[in-house]
Amino acid sequence: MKLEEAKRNFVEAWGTLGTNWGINRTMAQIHALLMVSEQPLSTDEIMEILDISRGNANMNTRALIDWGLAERKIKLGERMEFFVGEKDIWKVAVKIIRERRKREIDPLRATLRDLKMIDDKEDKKEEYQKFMKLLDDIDGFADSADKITDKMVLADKNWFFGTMMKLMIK
Amino acid sequence: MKLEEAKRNFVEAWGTLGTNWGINRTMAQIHALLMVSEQPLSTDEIMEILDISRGNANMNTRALIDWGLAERKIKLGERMEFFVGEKDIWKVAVKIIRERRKREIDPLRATLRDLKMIDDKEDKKEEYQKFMKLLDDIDGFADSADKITDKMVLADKNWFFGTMMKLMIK
DNA sequence: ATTAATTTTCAATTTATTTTGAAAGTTCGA
DNA sequence: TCGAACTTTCAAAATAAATTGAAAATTAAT
Repeated sequence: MKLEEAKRNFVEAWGTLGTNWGINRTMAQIHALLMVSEQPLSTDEIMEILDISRGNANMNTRALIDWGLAERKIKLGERMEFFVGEKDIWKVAVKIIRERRKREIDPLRATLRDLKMIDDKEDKKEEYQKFMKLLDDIDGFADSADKITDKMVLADKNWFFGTMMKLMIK
Repeated sequence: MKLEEAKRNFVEAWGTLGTNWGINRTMAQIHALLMVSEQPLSTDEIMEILDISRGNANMNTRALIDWGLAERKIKLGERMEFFVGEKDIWKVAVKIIRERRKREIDPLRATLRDLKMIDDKEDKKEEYQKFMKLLDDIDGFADSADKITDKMVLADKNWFFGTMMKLMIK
């Protein structure tokens, strides 16, 4: 396999993975493309390489910027914008975790809190308590997950996968 | 809010969360419904409560069974099948992790391994090395994630969120 | 063996998501 | 200030995913 071919396959594979993680295929592919590019790429280059429309390219580069997975790079003397991808896979993971938490876990926990406002405690005592326990368990689990990911978001990669992993895995 | 209302809201919220995690809405809703049910439920009851078709109910109860998130329960003297949901949120998390790993992470890692079979090492030496490093980084990250989730899959809930969390969070 | 009860399948439909592309908007140099 | 270069928007079209429902298959009682 040649390098260029391998890169193409990588872009495809990353796109497929993205789909499974709530990131649309194009967004993941652009990100992969930016990860394997030596140079910043323009919208036109992205359109050309991935064979997608301008609208699509524009929407998804902006989504990547929102997520912190890419940034704009202005080249002196060039009018056009160029894009650079975050290449540190640790940072990529941290940004995805942060974004998903904001969009999914936080709202879930808010919902759980609302659900605890049940006012027929006296009726169906046992059933009520079981449901309450389920809500508490879920919230407790989410809380632990939050704490782990907090650590990850704040920690340095080497600390996390060095020191901490040793504690865990040993 | 009344208990029944809270349960309905919970089923909805769980359904929404599911969508974000690659589990379709109905599957997540059935699972939520089984979690909050005191009794095993029949396909007809699930259809009735969630207002879905028989085909849909059947497909998704079976999917839940495949994932290990529900099981069939035969009632003596009853012809119909009933379903019981896994209610231990720790076990639920472990089963989802295991299933997603099987379907997504394992294939990705296999792809990464294939991509390493590049035969133009000599050309474009530096570019080749950078790409190789990216693949290694991703694989290393996936490996660490695997190890953490292995621990989770094997560990006891209390150990994991007791002992281990203390080590991590402190 | 018959048939009534129940489960499974799957083509057709519905719903949700993504993509296109052209028009509108913006920016900047001359 | 004009206009070319470039970016953004968004309604319509295309694609993908979930759902229906009725027919086929299976199961179990008589």
